[in-house]
Amino acid sequence: MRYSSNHKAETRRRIIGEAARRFRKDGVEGTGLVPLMKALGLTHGGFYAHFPSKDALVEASLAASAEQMFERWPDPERDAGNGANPGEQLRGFIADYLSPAHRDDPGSGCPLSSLAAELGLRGMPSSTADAIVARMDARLQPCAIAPGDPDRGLVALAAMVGALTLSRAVADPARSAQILDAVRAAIQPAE
Amino acid sequence: MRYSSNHKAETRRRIIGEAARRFRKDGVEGTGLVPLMKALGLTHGGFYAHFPSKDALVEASLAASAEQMFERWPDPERDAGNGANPGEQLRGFIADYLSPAHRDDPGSGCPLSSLAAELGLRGMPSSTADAIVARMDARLQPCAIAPGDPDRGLVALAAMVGALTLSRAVADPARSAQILDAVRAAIQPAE
DNA sequence: TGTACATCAGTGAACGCGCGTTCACTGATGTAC
DNA sequence: TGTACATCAGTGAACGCGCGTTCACTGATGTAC
Repeated sequence: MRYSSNHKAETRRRIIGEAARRFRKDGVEGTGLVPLMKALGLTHGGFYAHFPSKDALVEASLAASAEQMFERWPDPERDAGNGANPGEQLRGFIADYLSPAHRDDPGSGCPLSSLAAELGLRGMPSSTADAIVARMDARLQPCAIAPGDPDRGLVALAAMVGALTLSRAVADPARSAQILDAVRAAIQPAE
Repeated sequence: MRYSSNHKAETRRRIIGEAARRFRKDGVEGTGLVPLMKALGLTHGGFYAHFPSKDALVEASLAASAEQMFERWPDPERDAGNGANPGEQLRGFIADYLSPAHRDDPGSGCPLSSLAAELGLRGMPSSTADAIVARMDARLQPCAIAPGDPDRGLVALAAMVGALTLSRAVADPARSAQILDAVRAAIQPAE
């Protein structure tokens, strides 16, 4: 079974993609390597040709999840020349982040809201988490919370991550929606 | 081995106490019943004389963690007649919640910041979580964020839970402290 | 007061299961001659 | 152009381990007679 020159890289990419989804949806501990590889049509033994350990896959998947998130939600600075309205873009970003769709589909959402708690608890803080926090902070500078505070992006991010976490944990659907709505109203910049 | 009449209730209380600590510290999946019972000087087989399943213990432990938290942080309404200063009490509550000590000792801290993410992800939302959110919301009404918004307690709670989660997940200690400080400054009422 | 029995919290072996990781092996293909 | 060999992504059995749960059993004590 010799493969084309980029075959291995392609397989590695597929493993990361599937893992990024599963880790966010089921947690790191809740994701087994056997079912993961099986879902890709591979056997689990081959995993170690791509990664030295499960933890290495966690790190790679976290970075991939972040990239996916930042591609999904456009960067106002990057798009500044395209005639895009930065305020409108930020409003859309916040509305998407705090939407029931994001709450109900952690597998393709923000890795901070789905994985940060587990990573912190398991004693494996990640510099990738630092990088995501920094980029989110920058992007959330124009938000409406804590006006004038240079750290208002961090305050907005904490409120967003907390809102998503709580909205997923409460049993009452009305309460869940109320949490998302309250935080959105508090941090979204005025139209 | 016949025991005194309240012996079983006492053992049950000890199991819940130890579990409440371990669940918050290591997560539900990360806490095994065998080591848990062993830590109490018991064998794991006896567990099922007290609880029908591990999930039942999770629910009982969550409620116990909440009680412990609310006892630890005094209730301004309850203490109103004692000459206590409600504003000062709330400031202390928020400072304690967003302290490095709370960040570094999830085992005796707020169950929302340690367990809500796992409960939401595992698809076991809990009405106990709803009850904790409601009590925190009420207690945080006088906070400084989103003034005039009737849901400002929820916004403050989301920011606090998110801040603790993120402060535990980032690798850079300075960043970790910055997140806690930023949220504390944003929601603490003025002196 | 003395004896036989019922109670039941806790014991400890066993169940099937999935986990992360290791490793000898396969076999299609590229390269060397 | 034909043959022998090296490569290496992926296979699949096996490792030891801890998990939640079950269950026949123990044995000290309270109760009934």
